[in-house]
Amino acid sequence: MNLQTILTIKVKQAILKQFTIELPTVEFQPTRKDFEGDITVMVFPMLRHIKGNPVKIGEQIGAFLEQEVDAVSGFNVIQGFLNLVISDAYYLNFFEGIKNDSNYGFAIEVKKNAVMVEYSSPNTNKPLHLGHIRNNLLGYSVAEILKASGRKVYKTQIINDRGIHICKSMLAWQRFGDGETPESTGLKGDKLVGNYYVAFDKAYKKQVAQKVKGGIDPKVAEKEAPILLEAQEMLQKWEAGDKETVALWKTMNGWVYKGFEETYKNLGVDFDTLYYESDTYLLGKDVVEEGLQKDVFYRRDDGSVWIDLTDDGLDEKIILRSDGTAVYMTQDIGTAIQRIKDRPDVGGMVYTVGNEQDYHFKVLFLILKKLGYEWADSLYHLSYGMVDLPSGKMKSREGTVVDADDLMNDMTQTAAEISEELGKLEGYSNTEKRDLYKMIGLGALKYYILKVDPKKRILFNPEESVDFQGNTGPFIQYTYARIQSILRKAEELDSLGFQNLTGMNRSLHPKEKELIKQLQGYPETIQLAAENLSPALIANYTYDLVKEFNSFYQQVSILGEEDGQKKLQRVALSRKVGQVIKSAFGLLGIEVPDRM
RNA sequence: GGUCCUGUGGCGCAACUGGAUAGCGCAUCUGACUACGAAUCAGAAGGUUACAAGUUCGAAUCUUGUCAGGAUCACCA
Repeated sequence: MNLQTILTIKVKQAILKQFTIELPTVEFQPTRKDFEGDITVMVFPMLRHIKGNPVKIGEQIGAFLEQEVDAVSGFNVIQGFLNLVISDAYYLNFFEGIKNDSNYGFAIEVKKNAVMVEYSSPNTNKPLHLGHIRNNLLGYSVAEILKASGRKVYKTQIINDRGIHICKSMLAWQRFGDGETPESTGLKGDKLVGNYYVAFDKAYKKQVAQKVKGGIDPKVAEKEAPILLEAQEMLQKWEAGDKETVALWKTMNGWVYKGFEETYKNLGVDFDTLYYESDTYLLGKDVVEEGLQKDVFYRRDDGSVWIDLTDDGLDEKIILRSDGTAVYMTQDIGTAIQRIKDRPDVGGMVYTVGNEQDYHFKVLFLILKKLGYEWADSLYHLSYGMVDLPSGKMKSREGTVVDADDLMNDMTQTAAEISEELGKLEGYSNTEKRDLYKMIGLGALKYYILKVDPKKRILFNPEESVDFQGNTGPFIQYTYARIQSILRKAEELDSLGFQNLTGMNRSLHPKEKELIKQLQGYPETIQLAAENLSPALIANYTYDLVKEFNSFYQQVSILGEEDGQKKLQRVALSRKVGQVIKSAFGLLGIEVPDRM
């Protein structure tokens, strides 16, 4: 039983005994640094149930706790705050308990329902960019956090491999490609295909401009540009299964997949199951019938099918076009149901999709609920803000994007420059160095993105490189490396036999106590991060821990400590902090180095 | 126009979900490498939490209104 649970029981007892009143809840918070104590009991909320002076009540509770709970070694009351001093022995004992727990912080019990986390889900007509990076990092991290919190997780993505967008690239390649392949050009497949997407847009704009010049209304011109009509024709041919079209489609998608694979590998993300839109785009049509029967949907005179959500504060939404073809919503309904069929243990889903689709998901979830699927209550839209550039939105067609591969390379390059300058890597081979630079560069990038609340939009300025100092990934990696350095030295000492010391009846340095308190918060931070689908909470926690450790490191001698017992415990504490850093960063998808 | 999200020192972010004197990093200024790694640490300066009312013992957090930025409201995806 953890301390807070014990204290809750005891506080309730105290109140029951002294006021014969049953308190429903007791609120705690860590004692602020400016006051003496470790844990604070909030007295104010109790005043709703007990009449009296908060200071007096606090003192009565405090006295009772000091008497009854071993861990409480003192208290003071300031206004409505009862600050409890917790004994060093308690913290030492707590630390002994977690010291050798290599899985510390992770939930032991696995919860019943698995959860499917969808992220990435790119279109296959262009390379991944910074926006996808945010999506990927968030999705991957949330999946890892959910696992740590005790959920079974399936990572998935739906690859948008069909549609007008890929046809545009295909057409442009046919037209201007001259038989180019990734092999012949040395270009990454996704880049090559992306170039033709841009080429299409250029040709298209030219045609539109010409038409407008010839006196045609711009809106009409946009719809009637020959090249666009051809692309639409191509899409129809694809849907009809035209051999040649499908073959080209397969080839070009194949190039893209190979390119994506490389990017994902570099980024360090992975998936358990893949869905392809070309397999799922027809799903959901049969559900329309079901919805009509249940009177959730209705049919209009022209044959189109709708749902009326005005009673829920939304509007009317189309489910099926009058020509009987599906819209995006139809697919999403069908795909969601399909996923549950494929994985019956799944009880919920997380969709990592930008906030521009907030409304779409609101509607989707509501529809599934109205259709009567009980898992509809466990669907979450992990909505995140756009990554914008100082110049505005990123647009692939206009080439104003920060390319994912380029960015990762730049980050690695910057890390290399800084490392070379500091020159601490004697004895490292070139490959070791390269791996390390990548680890640090990506650490900086990932932390930079993940430490921000997902909801907020990010303004990314490529001119100002991501920091490597202060509240950054490399700062935390550095601390980890430093700890490893201590441990290497401690090992040498181990051989002298000092590890046989035992006993823990000693006082803690205030910095040690703070560190243990910080460590204590890891499991609940994981749970909180899982509930809120927020890697930012893990990032912030890790930063606080590391800051605390660096302060400890500065003020307290570890290997220089003469008392063998203390030295041993400080080494153990450092090791534990290192483990938690590694574990927490693992949840963010960031690696940590032994040296840097 | 309707709906949703965001607004915290110059800049970038926190604040344990309603608690104490709003924390941290960059940038600026001051100190600390013959100390376990200075990608570090210690300190200074910098705030009417966009604005205004309200709710209560207590508001950055909840309510309402205003302002600013963003998103969204297609038989597009």
